[in-house]
Amino acid sequence: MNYIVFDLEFNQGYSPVKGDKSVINKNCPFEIIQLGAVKLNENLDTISTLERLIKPKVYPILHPFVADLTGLTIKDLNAAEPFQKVYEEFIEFLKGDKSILCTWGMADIKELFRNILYYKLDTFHIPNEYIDLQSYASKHLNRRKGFSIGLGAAVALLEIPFKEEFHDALADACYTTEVFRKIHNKKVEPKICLLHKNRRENTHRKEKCTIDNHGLIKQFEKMFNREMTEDEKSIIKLAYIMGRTNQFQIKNYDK
DNA sequence: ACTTCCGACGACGTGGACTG
DNA sequence: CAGTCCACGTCGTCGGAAGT
Repeated sequence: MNYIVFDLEFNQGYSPVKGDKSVINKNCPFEIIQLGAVKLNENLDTISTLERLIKPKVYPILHPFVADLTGLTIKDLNAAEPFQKVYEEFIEFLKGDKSILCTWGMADIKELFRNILYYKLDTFHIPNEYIDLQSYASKHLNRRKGFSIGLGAAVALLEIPFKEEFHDALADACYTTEVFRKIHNKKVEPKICLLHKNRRENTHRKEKCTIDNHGLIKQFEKMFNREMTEDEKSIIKLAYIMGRTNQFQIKNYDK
C-alpha cells in the first residue's frame, strides 16, 4: 500500500472591475495550475515525486493574488501541458499498489474532482480513501475545536526544517509529508471520500406524519389472531408513541 | 478576492408533562 | 380538552480561519 501526498495550486477568475463576478465559471471556480505529489510506501519512505504546471483554459489571466502567492507567471503556465495530459501523468503516477490520498485540508481533493469532472474525464483511477492531515495535525497540536492549523504553522510547531518557500505544489506536498511523518500513529486512519455528500444532506426536515391507529391495531389483531380490547388498544397506542421517543433505549457499544 | 468548512448560536417545530 | 412550559432536535446564519 502507498500513500500519495499531493498539493495543488489554483487560479481563479479575475476582472479589473471590482465585484465583477461574470468572469467566474461556476462549474470550475478554481482552476488547477500546478500539481505536486509525493508517493510514499507503508513506512512513509519516499518512492517518487511528481510536479507539473498546467496550461490554463478556464482563466487565461492569472489572478494577481495567485501570482503573488505562488510566484508563477502566465508565461510559465502557457508553456505547460493542458490538464488532460497532466491528469494522465498523475494516473500513471498512482499506478502500482493500492493508494491512499493524503492532503492538507479537503479543498485539494474537492477541486481535483471538480476539475476532472469539468473536463469530463474519468475519476475511476482516483483512490476513494483519503487522509486529511490538516485535521489530524490540528488535533495533534491541540488546536481549539473548529480551528484548523495552517501548513506553515504546523511545520514551525513540529520543528520541521524550512527548506523551500510555501505555495509551491511540490514543496507543500513535501512539507505535508514531513508533518505526516511527525504525527503518524494508529489514530491516523483513512476515510472514504464522499464528495457528493452535502453537509446538510442527512439533516433535512422530517415530513410531517400522523399515526395510523387503525392500521396499528389491525396489525396487532392479525399477529395475535384475536380482537384487541379497548384497554389493550390504548396500551398499544401509548406504547407506540413511547417507543418513538427512544426513552428506554440503552446504548450498547462494541468493545 | 473568493470559496469552503466548522462550531456556535438562535429560531423554530415537536412532543411529553403538567395544570386547570 | 386546551393551554402552557420545557427539553430536545433540526435548520439557517454568522464569524473566523483555512485554502488558492
